[in-house]
Amino acid sequence: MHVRFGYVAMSVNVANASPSKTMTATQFEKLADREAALRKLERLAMENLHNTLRLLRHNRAYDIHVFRFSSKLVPLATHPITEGWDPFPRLSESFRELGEYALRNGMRTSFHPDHFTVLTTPREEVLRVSLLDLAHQVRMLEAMGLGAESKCNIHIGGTYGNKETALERFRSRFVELPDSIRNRLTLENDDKTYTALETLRFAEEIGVPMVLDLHHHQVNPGDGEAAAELWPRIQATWNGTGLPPKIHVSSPKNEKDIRAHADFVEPAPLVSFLRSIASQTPALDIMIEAKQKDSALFRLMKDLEGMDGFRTTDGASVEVNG
DNA sequence: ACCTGTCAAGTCTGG
DNA sequence: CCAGACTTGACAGGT
Repeated sequence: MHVRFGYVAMSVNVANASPSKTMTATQFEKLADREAALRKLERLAMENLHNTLRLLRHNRAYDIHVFRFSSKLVPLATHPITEGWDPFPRLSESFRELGEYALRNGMRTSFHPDHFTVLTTPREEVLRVSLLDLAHQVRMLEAMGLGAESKCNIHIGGTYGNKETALERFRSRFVELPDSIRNRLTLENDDKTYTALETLRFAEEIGVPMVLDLHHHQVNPGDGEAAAELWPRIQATWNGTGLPPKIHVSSPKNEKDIRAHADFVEPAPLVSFLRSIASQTPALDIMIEAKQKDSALFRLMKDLEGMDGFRTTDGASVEVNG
């Protein structure tokens, strides 16, 4: 099994390379000249895109082929305060350059809209802005020239006292989505509400790939099905996408705060999971969600080096014996 | 240079 | 019906 590792949005090793620089709505409002304020937002966005390109160059240098873009590349993009603003014309060259670099170097990229994006919500206004946000993220991927292999990964959402009616709302909204958005979605089990099994069943039903988060499964295991038991079905949700399945990996911050992410990744649980699925899984991509970002990735690679059945193939991937 | 409170956004719980 | 917790990087405004 060939396993590639990646990390989320920003590096702790590349200095001054934030991809999420922003301006508060209050500051935006204070500027008397709205056009000048919008130009300032565009300059911030351009910096974010430039810094993201620097991160991709860093990734290439360290053989990292899996990466999640910051969801805040364009500040205040869908905020009501910027209503009527279209940032894309002035950013098209920066977006294009970024996507071209990712494509040329065989990088798997994605977005993960924040937890404000909820398709189960009973509130019309929340749904409206959720769809707006999804559309914005898809438009960024399109501006980068990236195809449907670049996904937008979301959680199912809340329950509002009744999981079945919540899922019903998700279903009816899902089928109404434009193809351009629907084809990009993946579903991830969360740490409180929808377990891995529930997410899997729903992903199978509506026909989207599922991203398994091992840490979420650990803190929200449902009836305790082992991740490895669910794996064949989870893997099957990726059939026909042309992509290896993807999982998220992180470790609890401490015993008291088990949901929060630790600085680094504890290798043991991951190693045992990988060993148990290696024989049935040709390829896998792993997103590391740790506070120390790419440093956590580098440390994990060191930890895996020389482990029984593991062979490091480059700076950010390993071969695991089945 | 460094510190602290605040920030667009949702949901859930408890009062 | 409302306040607070959850969570997070970065701003804003202060020393």
